[in-house]
Amino acid sequence: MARAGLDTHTLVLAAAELADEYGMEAVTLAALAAKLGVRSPSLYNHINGLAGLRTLMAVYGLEQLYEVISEATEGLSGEAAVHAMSQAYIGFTRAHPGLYQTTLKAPEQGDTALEAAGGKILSLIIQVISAFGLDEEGNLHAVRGLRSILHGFSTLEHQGGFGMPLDLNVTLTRLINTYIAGIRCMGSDADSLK
Amino acid sequence: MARAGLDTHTLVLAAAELADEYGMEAVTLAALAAKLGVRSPSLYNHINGLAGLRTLMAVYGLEQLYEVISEATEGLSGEAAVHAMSQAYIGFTRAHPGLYQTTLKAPEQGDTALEAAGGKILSLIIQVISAFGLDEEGNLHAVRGLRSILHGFSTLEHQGGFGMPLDLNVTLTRLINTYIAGIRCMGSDADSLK
DNA sequence: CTTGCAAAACTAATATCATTAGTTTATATT
DNA sequence: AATATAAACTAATGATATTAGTTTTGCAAG
Repeated sequence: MARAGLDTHTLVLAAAELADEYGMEAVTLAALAAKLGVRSPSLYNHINGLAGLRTLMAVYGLEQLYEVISEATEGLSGEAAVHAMSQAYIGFTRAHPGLYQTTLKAPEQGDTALEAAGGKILSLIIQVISAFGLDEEGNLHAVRGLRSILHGFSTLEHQGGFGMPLDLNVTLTRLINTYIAGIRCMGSDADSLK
Repeated sequence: MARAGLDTHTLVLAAAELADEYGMEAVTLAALAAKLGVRSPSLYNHINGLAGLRTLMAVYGLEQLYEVISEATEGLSGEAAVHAMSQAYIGFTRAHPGLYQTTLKAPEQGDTALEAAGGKILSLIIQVISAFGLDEEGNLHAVRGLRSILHGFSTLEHQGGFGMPLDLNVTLTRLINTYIAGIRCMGSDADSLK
């Protein structure tokens, strides 16, 4: 029984590969153990069961997502930053559909690592959005809007929800353009129901 | 062994209740059988296993969603219709989070019932969006955009992804207003990257 | 009213999971 | 070199879905 030399991070990386290649439903401890050449119970030396693994994957996914979008927006601001961030975000969800899915896990009460990873992304989006000159509350609403757009687009794209034969990149670019134009045109009376 | 008198629709309804009350991960054949007072294998007389049940739930969910949004938009058009549809859509996801989740299942090749149910919703949204005077392709992109917004918002709302203490209904109204304003302001040059 | 049949329920069995308990052994530390 | 810690293991349990085969119900045809 030669030691396999596993550690937590190795497990998370291997699980992320499984998730991206075969989908999250294929991420079982049995499959992960097989991939790593050990027996399932051995994994418990490094992770807190399947639930713990999923949380670690979520944190890892958020960190990776942050890396990608922060690098993409470096040195940019305004519209260019929003577009760059959006492209990077969707690029990530395309490259890592399984890992991205884990990041949507609702954080348990007091899960500081997960909250921190999510918070960094939130701060970055706020910073990008704040270039449009809304008030503080307006910024927060606009950030929620952008996140909704990006998450919604990626989900529908990934599960083939867009049946129509129409270029998806064009849809994304138009969607972001439209949203930015809306922010610009509405100014501060965004609440009014017309 | 008195006959329970089950049928497919009863199973789907009961499964939807489980999904909405306890989440989709709680929808197991074991739990469903217990709720209905039979043994798990008995369910196979009415459904094609768990996978078949999920497909039926997806179709049922899409039909319910269509009912809700088509009723909400009846007699309305333009902005009012978009807002009414959005409110109805989000109202449905709030009232039936579990059932809504099943509707996101990627349709298998040749799953005509699921495709039909999705198609009706798509047609309705296209009809509402077409009031804004875009060309045919523009309409389709705009529909994708609205669906992204609504799905993204509902997902993030449901799993608590909006950490900030800010009224969610305000966010939704502003988001829709912003999107509509964007469509109005951009007109047909939505593709341009600046 | 009886007979028979199809369908709906059942029991029993299998395979796959996750998880826990307890054991062995490799590696690092003293 | 001795020991302790931790990483791997085996064995066992309980939940799940699913299949095969059996019983029985309820209806329908004679």
